[in-house]
Amino acid sequence: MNQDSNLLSELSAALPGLNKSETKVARAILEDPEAATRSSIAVLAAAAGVSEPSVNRFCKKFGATGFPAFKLRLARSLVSGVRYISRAVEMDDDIDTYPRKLFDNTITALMLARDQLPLADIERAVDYLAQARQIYFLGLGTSAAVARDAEHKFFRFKVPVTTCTDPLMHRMLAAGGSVGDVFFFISHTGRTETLVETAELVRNTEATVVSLTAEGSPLAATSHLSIDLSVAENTEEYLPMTSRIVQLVVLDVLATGMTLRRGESILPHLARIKDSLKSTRFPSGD
Amino acid sequence: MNQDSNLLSELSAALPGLNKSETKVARAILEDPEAATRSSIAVLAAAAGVSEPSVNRFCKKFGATGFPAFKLRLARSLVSGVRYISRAVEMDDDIDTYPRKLFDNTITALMLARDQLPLADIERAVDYLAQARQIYFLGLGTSAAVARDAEHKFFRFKVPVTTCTDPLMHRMLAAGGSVGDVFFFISHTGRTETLVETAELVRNTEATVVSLTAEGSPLAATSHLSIDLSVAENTEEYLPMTSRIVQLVVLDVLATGMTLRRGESILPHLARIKDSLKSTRFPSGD
DNA sequence: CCTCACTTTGTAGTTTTATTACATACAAGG
DNA sequence: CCTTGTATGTAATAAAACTACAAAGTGAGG
Repeated sequence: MNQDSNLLSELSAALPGLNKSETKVARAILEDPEAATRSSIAVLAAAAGVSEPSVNRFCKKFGATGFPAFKLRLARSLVSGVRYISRAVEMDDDIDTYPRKLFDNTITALMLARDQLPLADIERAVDYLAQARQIYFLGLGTSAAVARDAEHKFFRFKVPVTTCTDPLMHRMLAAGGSVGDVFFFISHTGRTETLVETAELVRNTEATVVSLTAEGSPLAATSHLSIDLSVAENTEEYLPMTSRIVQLVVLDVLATGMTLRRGESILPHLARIKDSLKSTRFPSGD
Repeated sequence: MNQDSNLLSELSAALPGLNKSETKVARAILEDPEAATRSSIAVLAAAAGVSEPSVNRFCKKFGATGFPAFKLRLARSLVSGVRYISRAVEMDDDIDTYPRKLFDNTITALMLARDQLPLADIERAVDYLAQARQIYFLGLGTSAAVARDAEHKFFRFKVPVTTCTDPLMHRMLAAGGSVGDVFFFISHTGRTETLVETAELVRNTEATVVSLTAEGSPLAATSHLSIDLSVAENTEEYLPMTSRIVQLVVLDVLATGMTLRRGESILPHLARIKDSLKSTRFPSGD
């Protein structure tokens, strides 16, 4: 999609169409790209067995203004190669290792999600939420905590918000859906039977079904609008981790979209809500 | 500190300890890191309003052999595409802008937190949790959702876990604390009066108080052990966002630490819990 | 199989860029 | 007010990259 699509694969793809000295240069770079980024043009030329201008011409051929610019691109694609490798925690990891891995995996998941965010769907979801007379956030298990968090955000917009983690309550709420109600389902898999059934119940009413779930899942199919996330939860992990974080940030996005939709006028209201907590706290220095 | 950790966060972390010209250089780089990678040392020096050798010294200070090497490192840190200067959402941002800002802010907060994680305290917290006979996760407001999430993780370790969001219940639970009970408090500010009072009640018992909160807060002071986070929630934001994400990931770290402490033997148990959900779901392709 | 046109590659010189050595200015402590 | 050490800039030097040009190679037409 963008210009930093891997330079290394571009090089090896172009390899057959290159002439003698260009091939030598490409080989030298592909052999040890890491070293190439550290080398001067003279060193790389020597390693490839060609002259310096040959290396320079090579760089220009691949769209760089010169050798230094080429090295910069190379350095970038080296990182992006490692970028998507999420490293699983091993049983013998120590305290210096596993916290870092967990943070890195989460960060990577957020970057991936950010780059493939379904912006159009998000905008439509904001439309629905902004016009809602009542919002229900429904989720089970880990997603229940996400739903609870969403409730804590959206009630600030003067909209009645209900969260509920009891599947029987879900059904009763669903059955009572009417025009202006938005049922917002949260599910990583989108395959939880009771949740999908609840969504179907809602579809029999006048209410709207929006969901934050996996692409192509039964829940997505049952919804008026689905915000598709394809966060690969590392299958070796036994604890749900990254998926809910992405869900939470998407809900932040929706809440922010809602704020922007409401315009400046909502800001004093939000400020009042924030201030209302002051008296419950010990005074702080700042 | 760490060499492959984001150079940009390293720069802004070091910012307070830098002298005049170094600060100018750091600012110039942070202002537009992308441009910095394209500039020659002369251009950057001019942009920062310092001499070329000052820029060079700056680069060496941050572990590079010289300016070109520094640019290379900078380019690598930029790959993530995260604008380090966390940009607040403006009222006239459109759909192409604000979701990205929110994701970037969250990612930045996680990177910062990762680089200043109090590992020793985390390890001690794992000790406490691993030995607990009963764990209570207590939080109010946004942190209530975090507590709920923690409950969903820790019950898997065959430890009785209780979450509760009612301050009166908190007090009653606190009063009944005994040896082997761990009260885990979650609070972004660490200044919520009722929470601090509950923690004090616990301190009158034999139970242990652990908290995940702000450094130097009353709650931290009341705890046997405090995991200090200093996540600067953007003050212009009216919705709590990044702080709870960091809290959640730290809880992931604690849960993982617990898994590792328990050793291989816990894995089949975790797998069984995961499998127990299978029958509640529509079958999937994978 | 030679020659001409064209492409590829290298050499040497030029320019740009980065680094080093040194000098001056500035600040803190006596 | 001087001394000592640090911070910063100037100017010279060294390194790296680039350009122009020349030589060597390649291949098609005669």
